[in-house]
Amino acid sequence: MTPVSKNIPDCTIFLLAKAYQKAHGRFKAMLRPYDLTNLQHLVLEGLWYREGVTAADLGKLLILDKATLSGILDRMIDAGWIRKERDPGDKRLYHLFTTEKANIAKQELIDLRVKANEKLLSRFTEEERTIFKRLLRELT
Amino acid sequence: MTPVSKNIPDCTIFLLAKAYQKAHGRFKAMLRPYDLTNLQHLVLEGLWYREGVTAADLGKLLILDKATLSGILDRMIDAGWIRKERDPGDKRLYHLFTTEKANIAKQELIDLRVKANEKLLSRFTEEERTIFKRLLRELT
DNA sequence: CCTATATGGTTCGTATACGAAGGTTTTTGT
DNA sequence: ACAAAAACCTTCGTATACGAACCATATAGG
Repeated sequence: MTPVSKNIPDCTIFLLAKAYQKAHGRFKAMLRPYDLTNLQHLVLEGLWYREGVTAADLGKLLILDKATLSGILDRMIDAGWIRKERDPGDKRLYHLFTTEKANIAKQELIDLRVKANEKLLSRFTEEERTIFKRLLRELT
Repeated sequence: MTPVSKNIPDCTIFLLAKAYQKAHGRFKAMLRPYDLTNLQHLVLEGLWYREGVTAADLGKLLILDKATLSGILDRMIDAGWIRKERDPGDKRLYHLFTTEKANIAKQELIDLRVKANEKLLSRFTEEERTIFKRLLRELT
């Protein structure tokens, strides 16, 4: 990948965008064999962490716009990764669950994410990793 | 904005995505009065830095897919921010230039980017800023 | 010269993003 | 109890992203 030019004015937003772009692209390539997009993978991890969560709560957990999430969930239902269940008490909301198809691939998909993170940080020292993650957290 | 949950597995890719999402969203809001998107602003800065660059070279400079850039340039031409000129020698390529409309707002738009960066890093110490930018550069 | 290949750019298809508007259902304030 | 407000979700419109296919033009190798 083209390195960020040193001639470009010192713009952290740009660096952040490009670092994200690269990390995203790499993980995307790793996910291709599974027919999952990055966001779809994230949704699965969210559901494994909180099975039965509502769409609104999942959006809060993953910091995703509800409009964005709506389309992602539709495609994941079509592809057989997840299913929706209407709440018996409050008819406004849906609960989300992973399917058997997703659960079979669970450990593999989690390992893949771990591996992608390791590769991303592979050139950092242990101390740099800690600092980097702390600073990223402070930005959110 | 919702803070990144501490309960989510330690995923740097996710943190990076959310930090980017937040920085992007904030700058987007700052640009709204100018009817410019983040990418359109970036293209203007690229052209001020390299007036007359070709679309392909601009894509390399800004690390943007040519397919993505194509649509952005079209919309910017329609909005009167930039113009295209066919290369007299090589008829495959176009050279890009900013318009008077863009140049009038130039200093204001650059200041806006500087301000957005300052705000983004406002909670970091000088040392943290340096480290953060260095680490981001190493990822690209 | 002339064809195989490479390069520049557009178009298409699919998937984010997200503001805004709309429909349904629930909660709130009086 | 009831109108107003809030919460949940979908839909729409616009703007990225980017792989892939495509067209036009250039360049290279024989």
